[in-house]
Amino acid sequence: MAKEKKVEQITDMEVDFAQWFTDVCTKAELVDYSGIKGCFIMRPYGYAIWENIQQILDGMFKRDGHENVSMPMLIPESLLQKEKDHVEGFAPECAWVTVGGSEELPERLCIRPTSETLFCDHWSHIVHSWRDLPMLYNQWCSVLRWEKTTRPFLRGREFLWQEGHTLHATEEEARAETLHQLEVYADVCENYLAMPVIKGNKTDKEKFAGAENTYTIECMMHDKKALQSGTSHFFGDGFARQFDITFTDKDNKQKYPMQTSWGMSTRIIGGIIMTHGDNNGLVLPPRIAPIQVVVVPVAQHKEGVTEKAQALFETIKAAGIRAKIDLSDNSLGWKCAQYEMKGVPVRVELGPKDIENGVCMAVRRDNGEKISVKLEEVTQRLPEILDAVQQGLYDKAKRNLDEHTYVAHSIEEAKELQEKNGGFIKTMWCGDLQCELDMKEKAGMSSRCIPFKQENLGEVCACCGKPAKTMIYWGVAY
RNA sequence: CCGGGUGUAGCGCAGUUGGUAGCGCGCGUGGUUUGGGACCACGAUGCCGGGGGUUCAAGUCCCUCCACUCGGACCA
Repeated sequence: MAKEKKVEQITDMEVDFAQWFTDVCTKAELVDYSGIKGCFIMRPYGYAIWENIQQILDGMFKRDGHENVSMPMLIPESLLQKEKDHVEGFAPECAWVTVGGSEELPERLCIRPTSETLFCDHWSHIVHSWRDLPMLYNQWCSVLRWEKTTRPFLRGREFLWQEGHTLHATEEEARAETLHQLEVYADVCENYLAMPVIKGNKTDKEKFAGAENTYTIECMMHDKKALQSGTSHFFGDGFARQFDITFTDKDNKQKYPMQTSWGMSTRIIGGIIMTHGDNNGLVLPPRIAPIQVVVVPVAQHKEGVTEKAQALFETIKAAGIRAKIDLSDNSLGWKCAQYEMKGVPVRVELGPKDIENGVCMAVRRDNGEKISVKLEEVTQRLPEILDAVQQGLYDKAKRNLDEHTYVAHSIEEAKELQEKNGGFIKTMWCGDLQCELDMKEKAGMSSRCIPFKQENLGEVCACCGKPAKTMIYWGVAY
């Protein structure tokens, strides 16, 4: 039967990827627009995804000894200006509060675009001794950056995130923390969000404002563009010096502590959508899906169907699976389409024939496979099927990443590969800013990262021909 | 910020040389249905994005904001 889609139609991703993305965001009821540009409403279904990610990350942070705190939303201008590189990086996108009630403020207040300066100011008051270190803080909050172009999840003016901020007695410890948090992000991406990552260093050009080193995990989206999915920064003692944070070390000497910060935002939800989604809508990895299994009764008006479906739902729920049952009087077809749109990993159908045979039908969202499951085995089989979906999504994304990563030995070759295939281009690089600018200018790509996992692709820089220092990934970024 | 497109009912849209608002879907009620986006009947729904102007008269023409969207540039 020809599937005539009448309602909630979404644009095919091959036709217009950007429009497909926007359609999925709104039709799957993840977000709605507010009246303010770049300020999005996260609807319950979208927010539930964030809550699941939040819970996973928060557990890991706490496991590793971090504590949650809450900083003010407003930053006095004088505080923001203490670190030169930092203020230069963020000034263009700051929003300011200048009036309180009817009074003009003596000093304008920045609505936080990030909170390094607030943490530093606080620490300068409370850190005195090596015994006070390390400070392992994190906060869950929203920040504001006055972006020019905005899109749901990918680029909002206000967005939710977590920002971890830590202070250490030694550089070694701070560097270890920075790298460890990057591993935490990679772990969450790969093992919970089914998104394979490339871990590495940002170049000086792409570094966070005020950082000595910035580490990143880069993911590849369905359209072969790159999404920076989490970052971790090592600051050295730069901020500490500007904010006069000192401690007396074991050797009775005054020292500046070493600092890190790291963040992951709701942008990652955009990444999930663009990594796993298809032309029927959202596809969610089971581990973060608000609804893992939806039970839809078939011919529910028939004697006993609703009761049996309800009992099945209770059984599934009792097994610890996030489940939902749809007893509305919408048609079966409508329900199927609806939960596919919303990316529910597994749909369980139960109709009169199934009841007769003592089975139900489990349908995988990722590949459409229909699996007949004996009713007495659902609590054992459904978790297996959910795991299979999780793995299937990861494998598919990994294949996309691997199959669209290329090697080039010149800018021309890199440009050709990018134009023809998209994706990541690996080259050797001399480390000069000018070569980075040339690649951007001539091939339209920015450096994504200098991967930890290095390969020797040759002896010379693909851009200038001078001796190469490292292998680097290039790509078109979100 | 620059360039293109758009804004009329919850959603998708029509609305002629200016003449006072329409269609489909959805929504509500009742009924018939149900193994992939069902059907019948009745019903409700409009600051025509905001403000200003031209005109006897503006959804329609002009100015100006705002928002959405697609490209650039910039940034997570």
